[in-house]
Amino acid sequence: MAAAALAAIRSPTRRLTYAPGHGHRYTAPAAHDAASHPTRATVSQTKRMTLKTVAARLGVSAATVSNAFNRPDQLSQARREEILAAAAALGYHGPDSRGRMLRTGRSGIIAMLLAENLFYSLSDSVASELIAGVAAQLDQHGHSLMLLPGRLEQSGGGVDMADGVIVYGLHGASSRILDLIADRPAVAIDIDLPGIPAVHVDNYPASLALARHALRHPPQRVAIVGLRLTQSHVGQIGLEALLSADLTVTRRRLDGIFKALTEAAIDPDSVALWNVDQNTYEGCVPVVAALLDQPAATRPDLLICLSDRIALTAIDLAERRGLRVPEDLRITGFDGIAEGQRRRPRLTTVHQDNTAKGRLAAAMLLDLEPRRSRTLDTELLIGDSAP
Amino acid sequence: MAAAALAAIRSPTRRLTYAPGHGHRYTAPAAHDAASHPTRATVSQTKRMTLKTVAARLGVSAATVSNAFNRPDQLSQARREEILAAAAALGYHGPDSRGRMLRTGRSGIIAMLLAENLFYSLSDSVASELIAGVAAQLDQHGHSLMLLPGRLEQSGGGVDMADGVIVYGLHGASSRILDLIADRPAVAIDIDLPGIPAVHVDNYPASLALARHALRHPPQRVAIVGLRLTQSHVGQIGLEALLSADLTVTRRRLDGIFKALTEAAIDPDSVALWNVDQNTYEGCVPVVAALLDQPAATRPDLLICLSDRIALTAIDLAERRGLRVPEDLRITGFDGIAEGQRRRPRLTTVHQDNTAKGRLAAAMLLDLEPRRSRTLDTELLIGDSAP
DNA sequence: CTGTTAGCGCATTCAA
DNA sequence: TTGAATGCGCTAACAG
Repeated sequence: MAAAALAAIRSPTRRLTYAPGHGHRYTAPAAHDAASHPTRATVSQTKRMTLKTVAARLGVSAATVSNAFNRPDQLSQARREEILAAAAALGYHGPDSRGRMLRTGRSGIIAMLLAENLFYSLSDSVASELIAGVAAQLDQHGHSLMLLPGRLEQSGGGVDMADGVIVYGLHGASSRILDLIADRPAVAIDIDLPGIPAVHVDNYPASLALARHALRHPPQRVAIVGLRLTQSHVGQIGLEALLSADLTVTRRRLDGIFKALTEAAIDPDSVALWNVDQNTYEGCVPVVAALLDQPAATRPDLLICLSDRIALTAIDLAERRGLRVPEDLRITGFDGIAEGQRRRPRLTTVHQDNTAKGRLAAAMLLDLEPRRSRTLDTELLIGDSAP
Repeated sequence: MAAAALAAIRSPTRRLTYAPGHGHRYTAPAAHDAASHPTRATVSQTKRMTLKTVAARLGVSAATVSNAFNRPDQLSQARREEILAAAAALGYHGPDSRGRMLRTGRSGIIAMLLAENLFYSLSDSVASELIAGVAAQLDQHGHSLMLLPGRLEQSGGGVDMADGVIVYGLHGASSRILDLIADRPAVAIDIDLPGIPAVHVDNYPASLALARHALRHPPQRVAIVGLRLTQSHVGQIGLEALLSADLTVTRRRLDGIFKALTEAAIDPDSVALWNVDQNTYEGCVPVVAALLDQPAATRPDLLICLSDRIALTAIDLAERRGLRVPEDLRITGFDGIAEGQRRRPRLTTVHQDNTAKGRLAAAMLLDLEPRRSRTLDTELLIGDSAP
């Protein structure tokens, strides 16, 4: 098995492009061209249908049509059905959200203000699970979800349409954030904002427990790979470069690990500290590769990664190099993302229930939970990567 | 290595909950309680700040304030700065989107109408990559993304606020969808809607090429695991249960496989056909487990999965059972999701660039691309799971 | 360069 | 039970 596996591991992926090599291919325009289809409305729509035009056509007042849609009790059953039927026939499908929103002040939208741009946030497993958690709660209550990137331009991107805002993670200009969400219900996740209730996880004790477990099997050489422990430098770093603990969650994880190291009589100064600035496979590869490509004499035999993505990248690259996990290299992660638990070797990590975090934050905004700060529990998952 | 690996594989995950066992823990309310903080506005906000109130306070007209924010050229530089400064001091942070939207008719929002509920869509790798692709395009153009679940209630969830709509995948009530997106730019993905341009992938030739590759190494017994090939039945199914090809994309993939089987002189009737109804790890486990737990004499040695998620689940469960991939069991997927290419054994699959699909659809709505139907290329990825 | 006017589409008074 | 009037916050057209 070992030989075959190694051979397979080393073979590069062959890529065979199917079909036309010349970029994207157009289908015959006629097949799907919008212009080639007749209008779908029953009546030809010369003018945009509105509550008022419908009312005019029916010879009733706008208020009555509005009531037909929103307040059945203000109207005779017969009249209501008559109006609804006529409206449908005219191609009017209900009051426009824009006008309704301006009038009522509510939109049914919950906005999520993400730390990064949307693409990164949706690609990152942790942020993604968090968003899914928020979505799960909104699903149940008929609310819509608006996603906003951290760097929003002057206009604010429409935060002010939202009935409530969830702020996730570290933001550059937090005073600007505060302005945007002023006088609007808000809940923060993984970040403290003055006057805003927050959903947190206790990173310090969780990583302390994890590191204690990892160190029960005494390592020869320890290396730590952190995420955004320092400003913009990628690769090996020194202790002096660390950002302060209130700026990044992984910094608090690091403190727990240092504590465990000290307990185990290992000088934190002696462990190699590496930094990654993007929690993506592509972002982790160069750092992890540099780390693993050291001569065996200096290469670590315990790799403490401050996120699961880093740890999973490490497992992949280690396997590619014929290093056995955990025999040659023990690896731990942090986050407990699903991907790490669905593959062999299963990741040893701390699970923080991101879906629950998102769900709770959304529940607070929907007034299903008291709007108070909370700290959720974590769970130590002992997998195969560091048994 | 083999023995140790197997031992590790079979050991269940141990779970140690860190800290308080009794559910969620509250932090001291004082620390984050909104009420305990003073208002942030410089001036006490008795009334909600609006363009008009700002104008009144400054003794200018509302239009001038509006121009200060939106049309710098309509105003002296000095006046503009004076107004902007005063507005900021008053705690007014720019025109409200709701009023602006009603007035201008544009919102800067692109809505994505998803086939499933939001939680499922965000958890599914394929949908997730698609959403990320849309987001990537919107990121670059300062638009916001609104996510809407397939089953939206009467109100429409706010589609009518969007400047454009992307419809993804099969929807239950497509006539309702058409009503919702009437007289509003729309692009469909993986589905044909009358009068709406669509972004597609050619599933048939792609799966044909994939199956041809898989069959070059003659199998003893083939099994196919499909996704939603039939209505609501999970497990082994017969050919007669198949839905028609225009209802589900995996059905077209199946046709390509049947073609390849026929070419290889294998009777499609003789291959076992299994069905999964949720493209999630949890959804795939029972079906794949049942399939793998057959006696060795009937267990397949080639497993053609109609999605990567199914294939990845199969790899995981096979490894847990000590089956070697690809020696004992060759496995192919479909989709080419990132997770399948970042682990050993790398998945043999067809890559469809979901991010590009999403990006293209969004580009069409933003008028960066002609709004015409297109079919994107696919790429055969030959990994280690079926070399 | 600045102010005035007039709605955008709707829901909510209040009167009939 | 229905209708007329009002304004939510804003911007485009025009007048000054």
